[in-house]
Amino acid sequence: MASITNFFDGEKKTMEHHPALASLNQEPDLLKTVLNKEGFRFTSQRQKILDLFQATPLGHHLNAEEIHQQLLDQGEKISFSTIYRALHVMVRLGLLQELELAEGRKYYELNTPFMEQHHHLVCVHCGEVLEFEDTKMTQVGHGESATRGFSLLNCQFTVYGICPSCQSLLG
Amino acid sequence: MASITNFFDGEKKTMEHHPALASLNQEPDLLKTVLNKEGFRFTSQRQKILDLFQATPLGHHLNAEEIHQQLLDQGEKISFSTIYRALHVMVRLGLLQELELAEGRKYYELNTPFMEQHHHLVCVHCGEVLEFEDTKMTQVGHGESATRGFSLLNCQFTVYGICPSCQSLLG
DNA sequence: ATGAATAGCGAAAATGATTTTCAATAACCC
DNA sequence: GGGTTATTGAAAATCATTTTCGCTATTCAT
Ligand SMILES: [Mn+2]
Ligand SMILES: [Mn+2]
Ligand SMILES: [Zn+2]
Ligand SMILES: [Zn+2]
Repeated sequence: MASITNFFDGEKKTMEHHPALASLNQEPDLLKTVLNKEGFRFTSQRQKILDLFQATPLGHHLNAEEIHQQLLDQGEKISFSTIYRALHVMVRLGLLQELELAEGRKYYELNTPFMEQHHHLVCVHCGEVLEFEDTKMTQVGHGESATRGFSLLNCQFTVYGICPSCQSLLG
Repeated sequence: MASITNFFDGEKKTMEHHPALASLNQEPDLLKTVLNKEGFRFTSQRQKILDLFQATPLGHHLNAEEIHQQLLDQGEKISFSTIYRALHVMVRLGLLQELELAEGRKYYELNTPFMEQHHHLVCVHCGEVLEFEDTKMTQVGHGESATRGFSLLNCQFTVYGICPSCQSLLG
């Protein structure tokens, strides 16, 4: 079965804080280390995609299309197949989070430490996305999965509504 | 922009308890009333789809494919375009909830009164879905959308993990 | 370093859920 | 009943994502 959170269920990183994340900025070839540890190879394409996420403002979420376009804009040509493959690998390694915000496409952002997990408020009209934190969410997620004996991978709380400016537009 | 929760943002029912839901079973042609009130027409196809949801055990979620198959099984031929159109209309009327449980397809279930809103725990390996209730979720959803001036349509809390039996299978 | 083994790349084709098109039909309203 | 038009089914179109395949680049042992 395909999955929202990974493509190789058996060995997915759990919802812990990935030790790589803290130092991804400092260590220049940490990506190589993380990849090789799991048998993946380091490539310039993967580095460029990760760099792009690190250059993306907090609270912004990227999809494959945007990644492709932004890399084009900075003169890097890369194929969609490579982008999709890199995204899967980086989700699998716990470097990225995959999000189902709305409409038929997936969005990605740098993964954040477990206790700083955040959630999303989406305007279904204009697509604006606001982030918020609430530890009650993660507590409930932990509690429920523990109760049922599930090993927790990820919780997503998504609130859909209409933002103030769209409300006035729509009367 | 397309939307998880509806296809015609401006007039979507809000997250209140839809008055139709309580009595959908009793009133035989309540569906007609609800449809006509919004300018839609009553059709036997829409009735059959709603009937199917009412005959579906609680906690089970249907996608377009399953709806098509189940209707075929009971001798009803219906096209996918009609199924998709009916699902959109019924979400729009607040009769159904649209869910993003996992993998690239949408699931539907009868909409439930606001305060009985439930959430989902999904095994990413076998696809099993468990439901749970927690009023903290809806409170946080209300609170966040109020704070930001959003009009709330819907909240979904989805917890992804691996169920006990898949854990033992996977070692 | 060098070379063998193979993971990863790009381009193009394939997939698969959903949407759209369009002519025929059936609901609605007078 | 009859005109208007929303809805239907079948087929074609969309569109994000995945797969295929021949070629290249990374890894790792020599
Ligand atoms: Mn985010
Ligand atoms: Mn449910
Ligand atoms: Zn908006
Ligand atoms: Zn399972």
